[in-house]
Amino acid sequence: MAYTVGQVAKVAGITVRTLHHYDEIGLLSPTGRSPAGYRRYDDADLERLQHIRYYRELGFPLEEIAAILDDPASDPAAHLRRQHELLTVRIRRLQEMVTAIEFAMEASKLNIPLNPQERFEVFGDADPDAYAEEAEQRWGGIEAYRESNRRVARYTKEDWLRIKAENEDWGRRFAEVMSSGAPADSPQAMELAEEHRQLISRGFYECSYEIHTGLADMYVGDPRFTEYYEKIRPGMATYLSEAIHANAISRA
Amino acid sequence: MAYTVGQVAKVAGITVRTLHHYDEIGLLSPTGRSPAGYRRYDDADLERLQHIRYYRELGFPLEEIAAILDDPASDPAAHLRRQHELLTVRIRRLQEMVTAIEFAMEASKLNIPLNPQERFEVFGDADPDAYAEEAEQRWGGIEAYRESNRRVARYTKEDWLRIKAENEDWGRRFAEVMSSGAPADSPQAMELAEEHRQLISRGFYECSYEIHTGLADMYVGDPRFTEYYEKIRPGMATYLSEAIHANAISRA
DNA sequence: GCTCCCGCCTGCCGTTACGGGAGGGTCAAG
DNA sequence: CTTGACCCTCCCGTAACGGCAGGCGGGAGC
Repeated sequence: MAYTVGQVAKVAGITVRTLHHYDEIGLLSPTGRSPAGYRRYDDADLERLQHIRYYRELGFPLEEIAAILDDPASDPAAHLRRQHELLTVRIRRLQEMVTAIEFAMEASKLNIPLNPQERFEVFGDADPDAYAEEAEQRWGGIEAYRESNRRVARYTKEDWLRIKAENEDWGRRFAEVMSSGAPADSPQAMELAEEHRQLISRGFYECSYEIHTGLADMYVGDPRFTEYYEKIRPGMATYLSEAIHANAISRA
Repeated sequence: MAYTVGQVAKVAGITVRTLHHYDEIGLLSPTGRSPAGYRRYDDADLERLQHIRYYRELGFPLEEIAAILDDPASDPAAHLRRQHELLTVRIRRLQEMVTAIEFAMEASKLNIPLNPQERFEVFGDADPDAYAEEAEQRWGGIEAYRESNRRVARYTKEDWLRIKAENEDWGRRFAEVMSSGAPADSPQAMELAEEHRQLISRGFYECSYEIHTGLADMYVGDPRFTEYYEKIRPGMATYLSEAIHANAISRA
């Protein structure tokens, strides 16, 4: 039940230097020392470190973490509750950022300019003065970037042109279906709605039916997107939106 | 189409000082200057700043962001794709942390000790050497903490004892239902399963049916949780698990 | 008992990404 | 023509470690 700095560092995924630092500032001082002066951490220290790690991940400065953890009014269970709450809030926020990216991606694909608010609303609006954020450097910085690079791969100019061409080809065929007089929930329209979804999935990101219907709503809700489709063929924005919804329902 | 530092800072949710800093290190130099030397940002600068903000949120160091953005091989759309990918990875990770917290909470509630790996597996295992993380300080640090405090509220010792008492009372009544011979998918058992879920929701965190069935699986899968329920009454872990699943299905 | 090598110790200086002034010009409104 | 809000350029400070130097400790093998 007693651990050395190295063991603790390894299991907790931090460096020995960090543990030294926490000891220096009194955030986490090991319960005991060996005769030779070696730090000895016990299970209670580990539990404290666990809370420290979670609060750190949530962006709390060390000083504040010390204050929170040393507050006699809140027990370990209270910290877990709070961490749970803060994590879910944070997940919601990241999901909003994902939606914002999807929005920006659609705009970029259709050459629709964004105004400043739209570029940053996900950052600024949450709080009157929400500032920058930092994150871990190994994992978030290099590794995940490489990983992302492997999977997203490099798009050459030709790839990009090909995507645009596919998109235009799809537009022509969709316009044809409209002209044929088939309703938006006809098999032909739904088939092309599905193809639209798969074009996004192959070219950009995994586009679930939920995301897809979100885009559909955007096409009728945002005049700039509406205009893009209306230019291809009048009535297309609404028609496409209905086809996407019909397709999503039929596949569920 | 031209903006001053102050306007950019406001809309992007950062400080003027930060923009000065980005200019100093050459990460984001405004396209032009006014006769008096005032920085003038245009829409292209804003787009670059948008990417900077997302990459920062994802934890990239500024130097690396500069390298990524100045890489001629990747266009704006490529950045959006990468950001989308990285964000979803990150959300998945946070969701794993949420699950880990729920696990720790159950363990804490039932007085089950955790071993070191369980305390930190969510941190260490993702990458051979994943290190610490920082986040924004206003939003994540003080404000959100206050917010969390308002909602989660303070639990006194009495609250804590009351929760334990309610939990034990529930255990007794659940054991009675078992003794009555009613099957696990009987209305009585399901009713108490629902009550179990609501106890968690009131006492700890919003416990969805999905989370609840996750806990149910844990009760039969993890011997320590199994033992806890088996001690109340033999067969209770399995019986409870089935009741929870039955209840979740019937409410869906 | 001696030797290695690995792990631990305590300084101490370096770095990143800004925060926060000081001291001084600028610009539009009244 | 002043006044308040904004802008400029230094410049020093800070948080949370990274990383190394220089030096002990300890147990595994000879």
